[in-house]
Amino acid sequence: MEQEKIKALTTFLQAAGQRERLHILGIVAEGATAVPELARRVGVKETAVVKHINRLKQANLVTETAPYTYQLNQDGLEQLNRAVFHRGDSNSQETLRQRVMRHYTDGPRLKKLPENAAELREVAAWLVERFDSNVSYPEKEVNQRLAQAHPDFAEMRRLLVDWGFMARSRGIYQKVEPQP
Amino acid sequence: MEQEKIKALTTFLQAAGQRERLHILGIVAEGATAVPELARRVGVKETAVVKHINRLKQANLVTETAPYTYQLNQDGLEQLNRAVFHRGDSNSQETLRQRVMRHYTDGPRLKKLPENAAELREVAAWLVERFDSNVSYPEKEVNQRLAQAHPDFAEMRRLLVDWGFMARSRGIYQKVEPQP
DNA sequence: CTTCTATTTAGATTTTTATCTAAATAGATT
DNA sequence: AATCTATTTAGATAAAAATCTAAATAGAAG
Repeated sequence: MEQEKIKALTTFLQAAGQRERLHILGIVAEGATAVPELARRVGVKETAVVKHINRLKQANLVTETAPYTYQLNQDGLEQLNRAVFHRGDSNSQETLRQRVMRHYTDGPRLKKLPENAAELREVAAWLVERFDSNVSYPEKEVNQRLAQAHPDFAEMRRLLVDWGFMARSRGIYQKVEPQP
Repeated sequence: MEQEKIKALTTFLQAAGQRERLHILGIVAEGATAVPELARRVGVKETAVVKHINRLKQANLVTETAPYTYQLNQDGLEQLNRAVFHRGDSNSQETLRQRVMRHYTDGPRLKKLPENAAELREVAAWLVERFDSNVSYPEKEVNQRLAQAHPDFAEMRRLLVDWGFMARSRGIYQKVEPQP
């Protein structure tokens, strides 16, 4: 068990411990980004970016949110943090979010939809991370992005609208900013 | 400036990002440890330990507190933390300890003694880290360990006793446990 | 269905890293 | 001073990783 934590930690450290990858992390932390843009901003060939991304994925640091575009995996980071810094058994104060992530998701994929309302809301909050603010998405693109998580994109799309995470107007969708 | 932070971060991540070095860090975090013991507990040759230690030193993760023995460099860790996570200029709440470290020390070396009492006390608190609890040190060994920091070991030894960090009894010194 | 473009995979080359053996250095002991 | 022991440095070898070129794959557009 302890061995697993150490492995997770070294994988993380090695993945993050390089100028280019750190740069990539910095960029994807600000929002989902595609490979060519990463290559341009970091200043390396696209093939190199792909290799870096793969390592970062292995380390649970990024996920593919839309086709060919990657984003910082905050849930994975959260998991790592818990695994490494908090004792595994006692005083583990798991949040609803964390429990839902653990039960219903597998990296970027949604294993199945929960039934309970509070849990559905968490899933919706998680799904909406695949979209940027102040961008208009045609329904087709919304479907596409959601399909990355689960085949039943229509159900997930409805979920996002029902819980107020996205707004639809004349077939165009926009992310609704959460109230702070 | 930003570049420096990135370099410090990658150096740190790479240094920590390996099973053996992580193991070494875990051991020296519990107390000063010599090379042969590290080699034994980690299960590699001593020469390999030396190389690992050198990388850890470069990354400011360990310091040589007594001859041939190493310890986790908590001040360096603190510095790294500040450099990476806190904005360099504004809202930087530097503690007395941090300021004294920055002014009067250079890694494991003491550049010169402060004049002010509060600062002297911090230096003494820093020096006493080179000693373990419940161990009796003859004066000669105390001098030896302190000489790693500065040639004037007698002055530093007096400082430790004056400020109640070490107790002397018949030429034998012992670390005094700080009151929590 | 075919072409076009974007992205990923494979293979080869160069660089970096880890580990070993053997030699050098530094302190302690006699 | 000379030897003895503990530790570090050098040099060599092997393993891992980074980056490139070129080929393969997948989706979109015509």
